[in-house]
Amino acid sequence: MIIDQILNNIYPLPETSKSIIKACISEINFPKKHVLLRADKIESSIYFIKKGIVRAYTNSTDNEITFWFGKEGDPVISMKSYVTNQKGYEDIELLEECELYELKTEKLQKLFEKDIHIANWGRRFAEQELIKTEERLISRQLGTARERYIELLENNPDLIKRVQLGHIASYLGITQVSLSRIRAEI
Amino acid sequence: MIIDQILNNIYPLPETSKSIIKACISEINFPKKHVLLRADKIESSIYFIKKGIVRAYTNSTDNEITFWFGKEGDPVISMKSYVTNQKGYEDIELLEECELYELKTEKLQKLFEKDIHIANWGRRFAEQELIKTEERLISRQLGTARERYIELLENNPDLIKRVQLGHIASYLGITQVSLSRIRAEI
DNA sequence: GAAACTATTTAACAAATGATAAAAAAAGAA
DNA sequence: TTCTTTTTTTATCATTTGTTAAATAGTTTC
Repeated sequence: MIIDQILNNIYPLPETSKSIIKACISEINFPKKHVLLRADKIESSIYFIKKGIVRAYTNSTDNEITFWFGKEGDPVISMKSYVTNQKGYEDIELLEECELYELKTEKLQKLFEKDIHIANWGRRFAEQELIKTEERLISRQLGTARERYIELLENNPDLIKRVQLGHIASYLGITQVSLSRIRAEI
Repeated sequence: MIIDQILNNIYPLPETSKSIIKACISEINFPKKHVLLRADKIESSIYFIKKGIVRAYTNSTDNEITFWFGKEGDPVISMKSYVTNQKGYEDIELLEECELYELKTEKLQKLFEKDIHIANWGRRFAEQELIKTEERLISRQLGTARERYIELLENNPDLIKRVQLGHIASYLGITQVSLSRIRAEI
């Protein structure tokens, strides 16, 4: 997905403001298995996915747990790091070779103070991520792993094709063995 | 918690901008058990809790599930409704007699377009709620119900004193019987 | 304070999920 | 291709959690 569309989907900006943001963005590619963000680092960039798929996971406990997938059009960002300037929770690993747009957060923060349209773009960006996070939380709190898997099959069939099932099981909050059982029953 | 402190904790505003927001805020009280927000309604107000405690729950399935508690200083808001202007997920019920600050979202939306400080206040508001929601999601994805209960005991002991255990169990994602078992073991 | 109601704990059994191991299938490398 | 490695499925058993029901503790109301 190209950057104009990604920016516009968040909040339509006047041309001048859009040019200002775009001037801060550069393209960068990484191979499969590259670790883009690390939990022990305060991040200085946010990324948007032009092409590819990634996962966020934590290995704070003995076995790592995947808690987010990103694909074309999605932002790759440690929200904790972006918002609070502290270390985040997650490592983010590329599951395919990826084409990314990179934006330095420091530059963006300065634009927020100067340009009301960009400030409102930043507001909408946070609001939309908030809604997505809330949806994930509620789906997790209300439904069973089986229901969430079926939901995923319906809304994100390509995710299941592109990502190995161990990561999906972890994301759903069950073991891979349990996921296999569910798949056998459906 | 008084409104000046609530507004300031989100993002310190210049006096003029703060006066503009405060002019849109009024105080309102409701008794225990009052249902402040309804899932089937598009909300026109957001609230901040001056005094009291509330819970958000859904009864989409047969048995209702509590997925959020709010107390002094917290915003009471259907984020889905606030951000997308669609129906939200939750009913929100007062668990104690509450003193609230009310702010009409329509007025706030207009201020976002006019005042860059208020736009950035709105950005910080969404960002902070995002971090809180993300924390809840991650705690739910990584830890067991027992761990989350202990976490709650440590970080929010008064919540457990002020809220009946059935709601807490539901919030933790277990049955009340299971929570009783955990409490007996600790 | 007694009666009525609500909330919490305890017990017994059933159902679901996890752990471990092994087999089968799929993907990568030589 | 063929061999090796990784991923996925299947099977068995142990553990955890849910369900139901009853007992206890705590609140509210008259």
